[in-house]
Amino acid sequence: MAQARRSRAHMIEETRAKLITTARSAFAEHGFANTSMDDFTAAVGLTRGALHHHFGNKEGLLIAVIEQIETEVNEHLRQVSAAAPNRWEGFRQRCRTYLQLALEPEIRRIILQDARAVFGDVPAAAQSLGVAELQAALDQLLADGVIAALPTPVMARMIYGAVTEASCWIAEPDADLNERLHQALDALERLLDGLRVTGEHP
Amino acid sequence: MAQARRSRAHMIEETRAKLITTARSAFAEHGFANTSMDDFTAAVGLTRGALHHHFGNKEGLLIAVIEQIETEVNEHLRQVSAAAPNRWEGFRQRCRTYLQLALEPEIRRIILQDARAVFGDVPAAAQSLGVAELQAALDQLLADGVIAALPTPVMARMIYGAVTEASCWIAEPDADLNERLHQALDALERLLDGLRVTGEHP
DNA sequence: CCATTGACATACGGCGCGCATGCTATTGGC
DNA sequence: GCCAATAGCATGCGCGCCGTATGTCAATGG
Repeated sequence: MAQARRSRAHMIEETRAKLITTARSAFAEHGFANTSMDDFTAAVGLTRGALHHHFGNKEGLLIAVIEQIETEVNEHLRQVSAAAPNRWEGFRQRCRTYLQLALEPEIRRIILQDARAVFGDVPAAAQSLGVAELQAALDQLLADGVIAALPTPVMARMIYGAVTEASCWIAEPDADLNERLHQALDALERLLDGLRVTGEHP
Repeated sequence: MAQARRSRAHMIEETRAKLITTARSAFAEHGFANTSMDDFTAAVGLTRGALHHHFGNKEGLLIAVIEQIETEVNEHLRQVSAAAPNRWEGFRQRCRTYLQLALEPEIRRIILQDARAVFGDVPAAAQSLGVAELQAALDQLLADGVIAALPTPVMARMIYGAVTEASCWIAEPDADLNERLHQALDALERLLDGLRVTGEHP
């Protein structure tokens, strides 16, 4: 039958991708714990057997979903950072973009809520890449003399915490999103600006 | 039989308290999801019937546990804050103490991990009290002219996020806790100090 | 002293997951 | 071009866990 479409490997990749993207929206909508693997796999036209084969178990699927999201987020952040005119602006825009990306329900629910629940420490399990790049940016700024001395590993984590928490605050039900977004960006500005060497506020 | 001990109401309070404290350690040790209510209630010498009667369901028990922890934490923070010589020091010590309290496995696991998983937004559901007091402290500092203008609601949440995230970082496995604690407190110092009005660093 | 309330146990039902097993089709060596 | 081998996926079993309806017994108060 002319191999259906392509080689077998392609079909498999398609299946995996379909499973991941479907899981991604299912997790985002109902949450990880409230998503039945029976129902979910049925929605893709498969059964739990396929799930078990490709990802081992439910957690394995979650990991795959997280990795996909992480990859996209980091790619986006890298672009934003690279497009900035200087390192400070790159760092600043990275933080601001992070905050806005975390407004996506998908990211808040899967990364900030469910992943944390299952693996305890999100940054250690998944978000490590984002935090690591944040730290790298801080290291650069430190070397450039833009910011005063500080332990960059913690500071990266603290900024990550501040930004994600702010996103959760913005997205609270019955809130004026735009108004809150502006306030959050303002507050972020104040936090980051406090890190720069004193007397240099161009 | 002289009414066993005291009035019936007392016995009931004892039962409730026993359930809560036992659940507290069980959740802290195995996590909320991994704690079987059959096993747990049996450990107290009861059955799930009692659990249902007093707390409705598993989530109700978690809420009770959270409330107890929150109360203790806030009381502790209030004392620390009140003991400080001035408002800035009170605020500063509150943040520092928060960071150290979050090192307690019980708090990290139940408040920062499980509660978030079940209720989504922790601060909105439980930690609101702590964040609210943080915001109140910021409002005071703002009125006193100690810190420059900023939207205190978000800033309180961001500080909360930074502090809790730092605690998770400190408590990562195979880490030098003391070393990391010092670095975290250093970074926190830098973050908070950046909020003060420029030029006033006594 | 009795009716009522409330604290708790018991029991039933359902769901959701892990895992072992079985089927089928594709693949690669000869 | 055929045949074992492998891999993708389905099916079925068993268990644990939770919600809830119902039952029981003791305490309370009028």
